[in-house]
Order: sequence, then C-alpha cells, then structure tokens
Amino acid sequence: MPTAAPVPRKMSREARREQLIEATIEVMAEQGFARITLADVARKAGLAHGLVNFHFQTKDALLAETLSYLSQEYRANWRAALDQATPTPAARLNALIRADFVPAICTPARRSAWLSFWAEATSRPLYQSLCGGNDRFYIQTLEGICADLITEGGYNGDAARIARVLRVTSEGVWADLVSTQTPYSAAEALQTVLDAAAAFFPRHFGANGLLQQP
Amino acid sequence: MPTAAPVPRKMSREARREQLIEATIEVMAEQGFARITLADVARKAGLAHGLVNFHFQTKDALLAETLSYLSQEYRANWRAALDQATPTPAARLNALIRADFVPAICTPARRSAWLSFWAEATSRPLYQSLCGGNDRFYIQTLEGICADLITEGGYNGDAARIARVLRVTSEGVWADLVSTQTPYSAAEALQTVLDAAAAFFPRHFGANGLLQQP
Amino acid sequence: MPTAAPVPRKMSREARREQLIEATIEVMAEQGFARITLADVARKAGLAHGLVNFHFQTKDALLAETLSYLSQEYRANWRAALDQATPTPAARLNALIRADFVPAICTPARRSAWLSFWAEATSRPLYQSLCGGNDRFYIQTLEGICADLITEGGYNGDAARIARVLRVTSEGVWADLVSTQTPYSAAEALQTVLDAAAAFFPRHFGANGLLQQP
Amino acid sequence: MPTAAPVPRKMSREARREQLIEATIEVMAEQGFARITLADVARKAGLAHGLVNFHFQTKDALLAETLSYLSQEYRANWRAALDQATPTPAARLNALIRADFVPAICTPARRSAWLSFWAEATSRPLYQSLCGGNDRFYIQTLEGICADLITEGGYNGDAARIARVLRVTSEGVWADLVSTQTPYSAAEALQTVLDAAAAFFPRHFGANGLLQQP
DNA sequence: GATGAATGAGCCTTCATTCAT
DNA sequence: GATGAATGAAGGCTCATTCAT
Repeated sequence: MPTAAPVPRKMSREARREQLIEATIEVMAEQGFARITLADVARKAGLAHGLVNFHFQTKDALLAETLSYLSQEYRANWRAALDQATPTPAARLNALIRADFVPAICTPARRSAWLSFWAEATSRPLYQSLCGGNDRFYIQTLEGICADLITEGGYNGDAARIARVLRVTSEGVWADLVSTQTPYSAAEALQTVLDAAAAFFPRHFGANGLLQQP
Repeated sequence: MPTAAPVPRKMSREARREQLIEATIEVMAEQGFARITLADVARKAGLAHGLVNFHFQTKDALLAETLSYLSQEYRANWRAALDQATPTPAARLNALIRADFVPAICTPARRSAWLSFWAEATSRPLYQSLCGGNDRFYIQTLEGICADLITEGGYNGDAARIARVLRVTSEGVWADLVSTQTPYSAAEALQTVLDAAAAFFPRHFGANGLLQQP
Repeated sequence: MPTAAPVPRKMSREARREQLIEATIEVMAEQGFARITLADVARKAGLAHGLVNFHFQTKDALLAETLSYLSQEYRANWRAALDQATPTPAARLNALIRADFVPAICTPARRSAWLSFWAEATSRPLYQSLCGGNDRFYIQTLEGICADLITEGGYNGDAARIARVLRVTSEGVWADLVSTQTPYSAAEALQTVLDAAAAFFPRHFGANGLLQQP
Repeated sequence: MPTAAPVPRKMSREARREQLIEATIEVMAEQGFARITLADVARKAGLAHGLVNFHFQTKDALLAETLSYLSQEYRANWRAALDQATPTPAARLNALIRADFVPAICTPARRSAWLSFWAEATSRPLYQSLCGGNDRFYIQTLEGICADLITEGGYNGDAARIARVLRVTSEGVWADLVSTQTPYSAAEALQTVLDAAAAFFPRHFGANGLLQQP
C-alpha cells in the first residue's frame, strides 16, 4: 500500500542541503527574515524539522550557508555572463548589467532574500563579507570596465562613482521589484539601469541599450 | 535626598514615546531587526521593562510606530528642503538630493533602521506603504521635477526612469554607508548622486553639483 | 472570588531562589540527576517554568547553585556543631560525627541529592570543588582532631587515614540510607560511625558513643 | 584492496555487546551519567550509530546491561579471591578487601561508572538490586567473616556494623579516587581499609596488613 | 549484520505580555 | 505612572529510535 511520496532515504548530502537552502529562501521571502522558523523551513521542504539541525547544526549556520549559497550563485552568474560576452568594454558592461536580470537569479524569492540579508548584514559582520556590496572583485571588475569605457569614449567622469551608480541602481530596482506595490516589471527595471548607462556613456548605450559600434 | 538623575515620573506621554522610539532605532541598528527585544529597548532607554507595553501595547505596534516616525521625519525633511529652495527645477532637485544627507537624517542608526524596514516590508504590507520607495508623493514630486528639467533643458529621456535612478542611487549609497566595510564617506555618497544628476542633466549639474544658471 | 493560592508577586529574590532550589533537591531525589527537568522543578515549586530561567538563567546554573547551597548548608552545620561542643578533642569529634545526622541535614532528599552530585562531580570540575570530599577545611579539621586524640590517648595510627575512614564511613552509611532497600535506620547509621570511632579511640569512645572523661 | 582496520562484519554477538558496554563505561566516566548519548557510545566503540539499538534495543537496556556486567564482574572477582585465599577468617577478610583494588577492577573509568550507578540507583529500583551495597550475598559473606573473627579473636563488637564500616570504607576511598583533586593513590586507599580492619581486629591485622598467625 | 539519514517527542530557553505592588 | 517578577506560548536544539539501503 503505497503512502504519499515517502521521503527518499539517503539522498545525497549535498542535494538535501540544497533542498533545505531553497526552502529557506522561500520562507524568508514569505515571512521575512525575522519570522523564519525551522519548522516552516522543514515544512516547506516536506521534511522533518530535526533534519535541519542534522544537516546544518544551528539555525544561524543554515542562514549563513543560505547567504553563502546565494552569493556563490550570484558570482557564478555574472562571471559566466562576462566570459560569454564580446570582449569590448561596452559589451562587457552590457553583459554585467543584464546578468542581474536573468530569470534564474532574479526571482521574487531571491530578490527578497537578498534584501533581507543586506539589511541584516548591518549588525552581522559575517554577512557583510558575503553581501554583494562588499564583493570586492565585482566592484573592481565593474570599475575597470567603466574606466575602459571612459578612455575609449573620451568621457569625463569618475569611474568609481559611475560604477557605484550603476551597481546601486541595479540593486535598487531589484529591491523595488520586491514590493508587491511596485508598478513596474523586471524588463522596465533592466531598462532603467540601461538608461543610467546611456546617461554616462552616450556613445556606447542608447535608448535601446547597447549600441552597435561602427 | 536627591539621587542621580531619577527618571521623571511624569514625562509627557509624547516625550516618553519618542524616547522609546529612539531607543528602538538604536537597538535595531545594533542588533538587527530580527534580534530586537523589548528588554533591550527598555534598557537602552533607561526605563523599566514593562513600560514599553504600557505605551505601545504590543511590540508590533512599537515597530510600526517607529517606522511611521521615521517616515514622517523623512517626509518633513525633504518638504522643508523643497520649501526653502529657489523655485527652479534644478535648485529643487538639488535640494531634494541634498536633503537625504543632512546630519539629522543621515545617521548610522537611522540608515540601518531604514534598511531593516525596507527588507522587512517585503513580507509586511503595512510596512510597504510607509517605506520611502512607496511614498507616492515623493516619487511624483521627483518625477515632476525631472520632467520640468527635461523640458527646460531640452534633454532626451524618460522622467520616470531618471527619477527612479536618482531615488535608488540615493537609497543605495545610503545602504552602502551602513556597512562597516564601506570605504567612503557621506560626502562622497552625496557626490555620487550629484554625478548621476549631472549625467542626466549636464546643462544643470556639473562636477561640483548645481551649476549657476546664466 | 479568591482562587487557589495565587503565587504572591514580588516575593524577595532570595526567597524565590531558595524555593526553587528546594524543589530542585526534591526532584533530583525523586527522578535522579539525569532525569531532572525544569518543568518538574517548576511544578514542584508551584510556579511557572519560565521563572526558573528568570532566576537562574540556565539549568546548569540552577544545578550548580543547588550544590553550592547544599555545600554552604553542610559547612554551616558542622561548624555550628563544633562551636557549641566542649573544646576537648573527643567532644569535638563526637560533635562532628553527630552533625552529619541531624534531621535538618540528613533528610532522604538531601542524601539523595548529595549522592547525585558526588557522582556527577566525576566529570565536572566545577562540582568537585564544591563536594564534601573536597572540602579541604573539613578534612583538615577532622585530621587535626584525630591527631589531637592520638596524642592525648597515646594511640598508634595515622591521623589522616583515621580521619579518612571516619569521613567515608559517614558518607557511606549516608549513601546506604538513600536506598529504599536499606534495612537500617539513621540511628543505626550514626552508631556505626561511632563504633568506628571507638575502634580507633577506645579510651574516648565506647559502645554507647562518647565516654565521659575521668 | 584492504582498507585500514575494517570493522569485522560478523564479530560474535557477545563480543559486540561487550565492546559497546566497555565504550559505555568509558563515556559514562568522561561525560557523567546524565550526558551519555548513544552517539558518543558508538563513536567511542568505533561503530555506527544504529548498532547500539540493534544490539540493545533501547538506551535504558544498554545501561542496565552495563551495570549488570559490572556487577557480575565485581562478584566474580571477589569470589575468585575468596576461593584462592587460605581458609582462615583473617586471610579471607584480607582477600576480600584486597579484591576491591586489583587493577582489572579498580580502573578510573570503572570507579566512576560505579559511582554514577550508585547515585542513579536512588531513583531506580532496578539499579538498586544490582549495586554493591545491596549485594546480599556479599554482605552476608563479609558479616560471616567478621563474626568468625570476633569469635576467633575474642573481640567485642557488632559483626554487622564492623562489616558495614569495612564495606563503606572501601566504597568511600574508591569514590575518593574518582575525583581528580584527590591527593592519594590506590595503594594508600587500600592501606586505609586495612587500617580500619586493624582497628577492629588488632590481633589479626597490623600496620602492614594481615599479620602472620602464630 | 552494518550503516547513517530521517523522524519526532521532549526539553531548554527566550521573550512578549500581564499585573500586583 | 512606574516597576519588575511572573506567566506561558513559541521555537531552537538534542537525541533515542527507526528503517531503507
């Protein structure tokens, strides 16, 4: 007599952990960081709540590993996008901006979880080092691209500040999208960032994004 | 026999509430939203444990009123700045941008508290309506100014998107400043937003901010 | 409409703590050290279980303070007995031995609790320093009395070993009394220790205990 | 491809059980009765978690069997010592006393485990019947020997009380040895018991133990 | 037989809330 | 109004036990 979908024993350690982390992201989006409970995470994953401690020891560890997971995912995403881009500064910037809005990364749950971690990082040094704004390599890469564009296009402007505007604009529209009251789409959000790029680099970006170079 | 700074028995109702709200903001910045306890708030305020419930009934009410307090403070601040500005679009935009960085508003504790509320708003509709990104009047005002500038300066561009970039840039550098790892100052943060304004409105804003109009 | 014995608010801190410690001793005797729960302690004391943590922070702290309480009580008891004894070595030894069997100290619950702490001390250095066998002052006092008796009575024998036999005999019969299967009384237990004293110091102790000195 | 010391798949049932019991004794000594976990027992034995329940069904059964094992070991030890002794009362008492201090029995882990069981027996009738103080046959044997010595040596004294002093002294110095703070050796502990025997039976025991009978 | 992931009851702990003083 | 002890619901954590592999 088969019962309703018994939990498979001996799922690989990594797969179980990932399953629990995905459940954590969803619960965080639904309840907010402050109201996550391990019982909810386990319920969302369809597992017994003891399993969370079995795999992560403590709630704090689960949360830290969730952030770490998101962080690695984010980094892998933009690096892959850069690798596949035409190796011109403008194409690279275009790839970097668009990478933030690919469907795998830019889901409502992930946006919400990221925002929670950003906020909580304020009081947790451990989180700060994992959050995007503190990803040194990302910032350096973006600043390098901006510097190249300035040189190439003969623009005025401070590469660090331009990079900062582009980064926080992307973060900001992402945060806007979290709100249920926001009246604009992910596509509009992306276009907003591209408009900012066009403002700084009008010879490389136009109203429709990256311009084909002559 | 006077003792050292006794708690005044009958401080005005409003003053007590404000005292507790300020303590809440500080505790939120220190511990993070998820770890606020009423005991900590009371301790920070130098008051007895039970007083918080006496004045606010519930913890949720205290938090909601804290956000409301911040929201009103924020709104009053930018409205006052607008009222005192020269009534040209560029001067008004300049005033609006600078308002976010006046010392009374842009304290570390307030920045941190705001970020916490933004994040928590994801799962609490009550908070969403009070958060800056959803302040319809603020957005309408900013968009209006941008539209005026576009008209006046003969710029291309979408007023709503430009307004959005300027708003989230201001929010974003504010969030950056919360991190203990951020290597730049509030002055640099302000300059970053002004650079963004200059990118969109180069005939009104330059490297040193608002240009004197001919 | 009076309800059944409401818990008086604002009982003095010390009184509440003592009440909880006494409940702990009783529960330990009934359930054994390994099966104490704070819920049982609170129930025994007739209080809400949250109060235990309020007054003692952790279960470990409650147990440590319980041992400390017993230890101080035990020490105060034998010191008082010594102070009131005729200042001859034999009378002092007699007082010391009998002190272990006064009703206030030698209750079934206390005997049982002591035994539990002795056993648990094996793996907890904190407990060791509080347990009787490690009460340096007690041992020194007892050895001093034995040495005085040896001198006075012209006995052969090692004061440290004799003191040790008397001490562990007292502890041992105490432990015997804990067992529900033990077929002898506290009076018989006391007489057993006195017989041991008589074996070592036959000119001072006889079949009926302390001999009147000529 | 041989790996390092693989666990033999089919170790005999008895050998596995004994291996787990020995691990239990060690863990009990290290952690204390209250903090034994089956996971620690399995780890100490180098076996898988689930094996403990496989062999003993429940934790309580494991503990009861451990005590039973110690009890049988103890009994076999003193009976063997008695069997090998010269059949005089003094030699038999000497053998009985010394049996408690042979290295196979008097290990730190065993002393500690015994003490834990004594304490826990307070609240567990099952344990009481297995603990030394309630070993009727042991007590009867010891009392019989003491009675024989009294008759043989023309001593005054109550055989039951003398037997009790000797028994609890042996137990007591054993308990002393458990403490890491105890400043005396097993040899000194044994000598202490022999001194007690000499106090009661001075014509059979002297400062160096059993006297050679004329 | 052996393994170790999975389960869930039980317990410690925290903390919002109440309320006698 | 103010205080802080008392309450009890809620949740994190441990761990004995089960069982698919």
